[in-house]
Amino acid sequence: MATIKDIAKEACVSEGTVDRVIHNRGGVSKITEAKIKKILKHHNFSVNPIASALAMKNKYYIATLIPKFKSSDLFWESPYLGVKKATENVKSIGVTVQNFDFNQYKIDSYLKGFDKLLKTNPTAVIIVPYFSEQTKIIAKKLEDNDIPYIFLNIDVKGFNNISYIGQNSIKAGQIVGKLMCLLATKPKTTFLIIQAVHHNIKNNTVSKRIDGFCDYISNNDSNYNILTLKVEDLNNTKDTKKRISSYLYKHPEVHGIFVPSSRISRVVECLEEKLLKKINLIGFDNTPQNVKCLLDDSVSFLISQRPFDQGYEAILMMCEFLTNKIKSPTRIYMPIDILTKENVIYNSRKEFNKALFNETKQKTVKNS
Amino acid sequence: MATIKDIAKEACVSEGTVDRVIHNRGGVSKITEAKIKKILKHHNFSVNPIASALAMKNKYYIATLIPKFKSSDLFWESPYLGVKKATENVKSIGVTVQNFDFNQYKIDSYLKGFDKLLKTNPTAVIIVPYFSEQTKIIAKKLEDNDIPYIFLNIDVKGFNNISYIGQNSIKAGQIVGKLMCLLATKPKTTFLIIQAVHHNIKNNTVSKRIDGFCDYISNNDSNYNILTLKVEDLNNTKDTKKRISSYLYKHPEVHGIFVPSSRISRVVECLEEKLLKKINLIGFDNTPQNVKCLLDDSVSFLISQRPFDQGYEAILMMCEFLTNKIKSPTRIYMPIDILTKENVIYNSRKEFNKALFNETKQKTVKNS
DNA sequence: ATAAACTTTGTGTGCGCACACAAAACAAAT
DNA sequence: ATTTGTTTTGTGTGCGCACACAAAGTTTAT
Repeated sequence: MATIKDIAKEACVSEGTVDRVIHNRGGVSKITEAKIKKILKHHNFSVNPIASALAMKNKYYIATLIPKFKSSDLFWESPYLGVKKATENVKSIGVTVQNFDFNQYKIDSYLKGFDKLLKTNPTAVIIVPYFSEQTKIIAKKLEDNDIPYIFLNIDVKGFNNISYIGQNSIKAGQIVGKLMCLLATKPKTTFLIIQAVHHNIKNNTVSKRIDGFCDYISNNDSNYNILTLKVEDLNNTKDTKKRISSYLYKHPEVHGIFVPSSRISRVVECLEEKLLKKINLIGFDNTPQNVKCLLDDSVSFLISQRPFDQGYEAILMMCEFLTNKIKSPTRIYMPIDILTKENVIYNSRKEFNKALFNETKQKTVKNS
Repeated sequence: MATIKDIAKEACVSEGTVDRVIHNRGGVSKITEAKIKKILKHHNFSVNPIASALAMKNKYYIATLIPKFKSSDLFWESPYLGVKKATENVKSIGVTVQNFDFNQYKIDSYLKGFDKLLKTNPTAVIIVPYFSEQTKIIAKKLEDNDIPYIFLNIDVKGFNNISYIGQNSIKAGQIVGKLMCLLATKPKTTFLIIQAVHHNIKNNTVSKRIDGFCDYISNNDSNYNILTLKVEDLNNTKDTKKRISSYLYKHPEVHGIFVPSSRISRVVECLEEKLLKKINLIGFDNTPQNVKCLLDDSVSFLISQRPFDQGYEAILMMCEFLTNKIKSPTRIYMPIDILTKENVIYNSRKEFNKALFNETKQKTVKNS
C-alpha cells in the first residue's frame, strides 16, 4: 500500500502538495496536479482510512430521529439496536452518532424531537419520516442547513433524501397474498384485512402492503374474496375485541386474516381459541409478542423487514456518503423475510447484539 | 474520551506504565497497577481502536480456504464475496486477509490448498471443512501451530474450532418439509428426494437436510410418502436426465421433488415441461441458475443460507476473537431464508457488493 | 527596479497508541 | 562500598494523514 509520502517522493513534491491534490484543496499548478494524479492512479492509491480518521478526529456527527419504543411495542427497538451496532463499528473512522426519539402518536413530538436534534448541529441526519406533512418542514430546514439526510423504513417521495432504506411494501404485501392463498384449502375463501386507523396519521407503508395483497389476490385464478375491517386503535384491546368478535360472528366465511401493521399479536389477543384454529393469520414484523404468536401456532407467517439491518445499513451508508462523497443509490430495498415457527429463532440478531451492549435501555436524548 | 495521556497524568506515572497495565504486559508494581486500574475504571477507559490500529499496523493476517467456484456452480462465490466485503471493512483495524481455494471434487486439492495456506503463516484461519477425515489432519496442524480456526458452512463436530458459522441444516430440512406439505393439495402425496452421490464424499449437510425433511413429513398428520433417488452426478446432465425421466415414468404419483443440494437447476433441466407443471420443486441456495428457475416458476421455493453473510460474519467474528481475545459463541446459525419468485430479488446482496469491487474474478492464491 | 499581491510549494505538528529502548530504583551478592 | 542482577518506570519514535503556517516563486502595480 503506497502512502502519501511514497507518492510525494515519486512526484518530487512535498506531502502537502499531494494532500492538496487528493482532497481538491486547490492552489496547485495544473502541471504538478496532473503529474500527481497520474501517479496516484498508477498506484491505485486510496487514503488510509484509519490514519485519516485519527488525524481528523471525530469530524462527522450523525444524528438519528426514530420513534420511541416501549415494552408494549418493541418494533422500533430493532432499528435502534442496528444503529447502535453500526455506531460501534464506525467510531473507528471518527464518526459519532447521537439518537433522538419522538412519540409516534403525537405529531408535535416529531417536530420537537427534530428541533432538539437540529440544535446539535449534525453533519448528517437519519430520520423515520413518520408524518409526511411535517417531514416537509423538516426537510426544508435540513436543506437550508445543507445537511444530507436518509429516510429510514418509511418511503415518502418527493424529497431530496440521499437514500431510502427499507422494504418494498407493495411486494411484501404481494407475498402475504401468496402465502394466504397457499394456506387456503378451499377454492373460494374469504380473507379479512384488519387495519388500525390512527386519526391524522397516514402511514403509507400499511396502505402499500394492502395494495400489494389485494393485487396478488385479485390476479389469482381462484376467486377469493377480501373484506376490510377498520378499528380505532389496536392498542386498546377492550373495544377492539368486541368489534372484531362481532364482525367475525357476522362473517363466518372468513378463513384468513391479514394484519398489515406490526400489531398482529393484538389481534390474536382478541380472538377466541376456536377462531384461532379455524383462521390463518399473517402479519408483519418479528416483535417479541408477534414471535410468541408464531411459536404457539396462533399466527402462520410473519413478514419481517429486517429492522435491525435497516438501522445498521443506514449508518454505514451515510458514512460512505460522507467520506467518499459519492452519490449512493437512492433506494435500498431490504429483503422480505418469510418467518415461520421453524425459522424465526434464527432470524433475530437482536439477542446476539444485545449481549454486546452493556445496557439495553434506549439511550437517546430525551424528548421531554 | 480520556486518553492514555490523561490517565498517566492523573496517576502521576508515564504513559508507558499505563500502557503496560492496559495490556497486562507485566513489570508494574502492584501498588501502581491498582492505582492505574482504578483510574481506568473510573474513566470507563477503552483504547481508541483507530489509534491502536494505526500504531500496530497490520498485526493480524487471516487466511481462508474455500472451494473454488466456476460459472457452472457459483454457490461458493457468495461466501467469497462476503469475505471480500468484510476484508474491506477490517482493513482499517489492521487486518489483512488472503484467500485460498480447492477443488471440491478432489480430496488432495483440499490438503494441498491448506498446505499452501499454512506456509503463509496466518494468525488465524477460516475454513470450509469439506472432507471430514482430511479436516482432522488440517486441524492437527493448526493446533500444533496455535492457530485458531473457524468452520464455515459445514458443521463438523469433534474439533476445537472457535466457532461454526452456517445454517442449522436439520431445521432447514424441516422447513422444506413444511413448505412441501403446504404445496400438497391432495391428502396423500408422494415426495421424491433427488440426491447426488459423489464417490468418497460424505457431505453431512445434505444428509442433515434430508433428515429434517423426513422428520417433518413423518410427524405430519396426513400420511405422505417419501421416495429417494440417488444419481451419480448432477453435473452430468445426459445420464441423469435419462435416469430421472425413467424413474418418474415409473412413479407417476410423485408430486413434489426435494433437492437437498444447491443443484436443483440441474434437475429442472432434466424435466419436461409437462412434469414441471405437475410437480412442485424445492431446493437450496440462490445461485443464479436456481434463481432463474424460481423466476420462471419451475421451482416453487428455494431455501437460502445467506452464504454472503456467512463469509462476512466469519471474518468479523475472527477479528473480534483476535482483538478482544474473548471466547466467542461456538455456533452461529444463520437465518433460514425462504425465497419465492416475489422476494428473491431483494435477497441477494451480491449485485450491490459486486459494484464495490473493481474486479469480479476470484482473487485467490491459485492452487495449481 | 522595488514593493505589493498573488500563486504555488514546503514544513511542522499533532491525532492516540504500541513498543523498543533507556533509565532509574531497588535488592542481593561480592 | 561496590558490583551485579532484578524490578519498576520513563522516553522516544513512528504509524499515515490533515491542516495550519511558513517560505519560496511568480505576476502586477508603482
